[in-house]
Amino acid sequence: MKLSKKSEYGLRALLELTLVHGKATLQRHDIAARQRIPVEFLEQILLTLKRAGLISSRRGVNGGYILIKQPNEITLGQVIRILDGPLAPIGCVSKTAYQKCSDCPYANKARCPVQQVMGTVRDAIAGILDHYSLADFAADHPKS
Amino acid sequence: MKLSKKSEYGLRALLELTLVHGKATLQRHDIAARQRIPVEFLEQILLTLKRAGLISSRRGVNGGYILIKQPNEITLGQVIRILDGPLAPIGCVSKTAYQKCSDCPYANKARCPVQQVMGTVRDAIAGILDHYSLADFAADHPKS
DNA sequence: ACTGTTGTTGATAAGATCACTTTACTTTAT
DNA sequence: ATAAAGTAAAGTGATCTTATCAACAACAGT
Repeated sequence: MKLSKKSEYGLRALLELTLVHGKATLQRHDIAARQRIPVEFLEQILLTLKRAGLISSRRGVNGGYILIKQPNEITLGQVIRILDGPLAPIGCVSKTAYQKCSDCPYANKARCPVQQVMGTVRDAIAGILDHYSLADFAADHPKS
Repeated sequence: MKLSKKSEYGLRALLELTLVHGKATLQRHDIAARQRIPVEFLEQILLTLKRAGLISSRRGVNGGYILIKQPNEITLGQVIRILDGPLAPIGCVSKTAYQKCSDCPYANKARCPVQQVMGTVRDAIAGILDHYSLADFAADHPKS
């Protein structure tokens, strides 16, 4: 039930971008320094987030990264799904990326006890992470 | 946020043992066949559960495995912690196996926004899995 | 005591994932 | 033109997952 470093770093990076949203751009090494993330790994993460349409970048002198959505439009759930895949503990209870468990001895979905519990766990996790936006996230942040 | 196969198989195996609890013992190949688990992997899992004191085994002809606790005394949370480690998404919010994040830029725990959200996620997951016992689990099972 | 069944242990290994690192290329402002 | 900055792909070592295999130990029933 672990969150990967990738997602954690991604969330921290987006937090920094949210804090300067509308005011400035941030370069990768700024983000890396403020959140103590290895720069090269961060690059990979930012690239993924860019492909997903959450941020955009500008090259050259005075370049950097910016959010291209409003902070209250991006939920932590979305970010984690982009970086880590589905929130569900097992594939057969994922709503965004369902896949049936080939080896499950219960032909009918409703009959599998594991699936039932994990379904409620999924709903609990998604209920929190899909209703928590970057804006909420930044609001929890101590003022520098 | 994934549950490992190990935990999933472990839960399925314990489910079978719960279904025959007080009535019979089950041999490893019985459990493996009923839940379609590779026998050798299952053995490893059963051994871990045995060391943790949830089950015991008997050798020789007519041997097998049995639960040595009452099904309502074993929660799914306990089982997953034994097989997969802490339920918390990140180490710094685990209550059973806390470890501080060395690289976190926020010296004070209360100030880290990631930690705050993940703390609520942990509580939600634990709230479900620590209040759901093998007995509840078996009650959801379709009668053969 | 023997025999067959079962449990225990340890070694091994393919494959995936994680957390980066390296290298090379492209774009932009001046 | 050039230096600063971002883009992109490939590679790497460590660890984890998911097993598989073989050898050995223990036990029950005859």
